[in-house]
Amino acid sequence: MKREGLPELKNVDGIKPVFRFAPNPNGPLSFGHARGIVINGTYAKKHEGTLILRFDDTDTTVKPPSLSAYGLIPKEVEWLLGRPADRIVIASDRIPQYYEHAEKMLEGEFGYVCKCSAEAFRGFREAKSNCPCRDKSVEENIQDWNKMLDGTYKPGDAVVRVKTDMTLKNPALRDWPALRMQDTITNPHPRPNIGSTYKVWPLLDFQSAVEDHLQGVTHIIRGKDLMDSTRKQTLLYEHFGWTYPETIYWGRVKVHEWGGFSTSKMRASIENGEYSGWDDPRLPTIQGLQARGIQAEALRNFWIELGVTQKDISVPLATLFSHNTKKIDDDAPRLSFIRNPVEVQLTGDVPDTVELPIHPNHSEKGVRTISLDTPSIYIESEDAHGTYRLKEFADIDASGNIESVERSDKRPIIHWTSSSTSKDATLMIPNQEEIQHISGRVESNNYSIGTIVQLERIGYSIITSDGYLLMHE
RNA sequence: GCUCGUAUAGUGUAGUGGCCCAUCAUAAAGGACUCUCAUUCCUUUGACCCGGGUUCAAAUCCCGGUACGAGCACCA
Repeated sequence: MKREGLPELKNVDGIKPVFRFAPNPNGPLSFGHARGIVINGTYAKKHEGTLILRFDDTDTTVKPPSLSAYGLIPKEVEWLLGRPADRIVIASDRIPQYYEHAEKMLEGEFGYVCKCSAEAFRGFREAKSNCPCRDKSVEENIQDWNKMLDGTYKPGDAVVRVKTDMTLKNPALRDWPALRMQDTITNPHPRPNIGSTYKVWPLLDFQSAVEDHLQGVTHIIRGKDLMDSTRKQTLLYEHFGWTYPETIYWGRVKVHEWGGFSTSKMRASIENGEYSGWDDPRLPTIQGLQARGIQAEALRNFWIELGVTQKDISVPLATLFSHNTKKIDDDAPRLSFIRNPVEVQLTGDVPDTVELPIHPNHSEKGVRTISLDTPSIYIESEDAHGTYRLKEFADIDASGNIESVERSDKRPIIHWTSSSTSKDATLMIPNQEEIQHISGRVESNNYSIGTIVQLERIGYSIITSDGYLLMHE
């Protein structure tokens, strides 16, 4: 039995499931983020549940948030899903709630303030031995906690740890850190209302775990690199007496043509001028894909088809393109683009105009009229040898003489346009390294910027202010 | 090193013990349709990592090996 769409979810009977997509708002969303949005969003829709968009913006130094992303990301999510996220949660707005739970942890004696250095603690972790801070009384812990809050301690001096078990088989789980201090005077949080307000900040595993519970998240679908996070967080949930959400993982996806782009790598390349911006069509960002004419629905179908296996996979761009072609072909008007044009003077019985269909499968879309008031046409230099047939027009001999309007033999059919019904234009082909510019003549048209057309015998293309950007064949 | 995870055609994916000499998509090749190298349709090629075990029966369960990936951050 072939399963249609995404696999069935566990534990959805009789409930309205709650999903979340939680990016770090340190830049625009990338192709990879789209997976999280599509999968979580599709499940939410299917089960009439809720999709939370959560900004995990709790690091101000290593991965500082970018202010513009807070406005941009919800729009990107909406574009991709065709509907906005049901709820937006910003972690940096929720610091008091995290503090409250940190205090409960201290009071409940399943957390402690650790004043060991990171290196020192690594030693304890490797040796499976308790750090001396572990046995402090609740009062001492609360005292130290307050010294974190009031800045008596400085970043690096103290962290709050979750008491798990230092002899746990998996070293990653041993008394993991939940909150640490950040110098928000030197590195203020970019959101003006947060700025330097807080010195103590939760780490992802703590913030995410607490917030998932607070928001009633029922299903977490995320990368398998976060498997140990699940285990850490489950330990915390046990302390709090909560039930951990159903969790599903996916493996890493690489697109053969793109390799490994990261947000920070892209930022650097944009800043040094290698790319024009986040919307450069060569970049694997949502904006880049949009600029390249990739339809939201094609992207959704692409991710749904890949599913949620834990395999690390590498897919060719052709897979995405084939989904896109299915979406755009019926609507894409046909147009002639003549690369490296060669002018040919027609002789013989030249009509005033020639009519070509706008779309071969949709005659109701009408015709385009090519004027031959001057008997001059353009064909591609590559086609300019021997006899050929001008598509939808006439058989021509090597000198430009019209031999027959009817198709008389099997000579090659080529696309063409007339001198008077065409204008100079540029075809841009986004290769990995550079955008190749090819100058030529395009058939005159009134399509607006952003229209997706099919350049006959070349491929699908989106009209930009600079010319015709080739999307794919 | 320790821990965790994954292994089905070129690339993805279905398959949770007999319906599987293994599904679908994509890619490739061929063909039909078509005045596009497009769209649509048809056909072909092509896979259960290796070795043991359990069972009447294994892609599916168990053990070992191998390969690949991830975590072991006061990043997310």
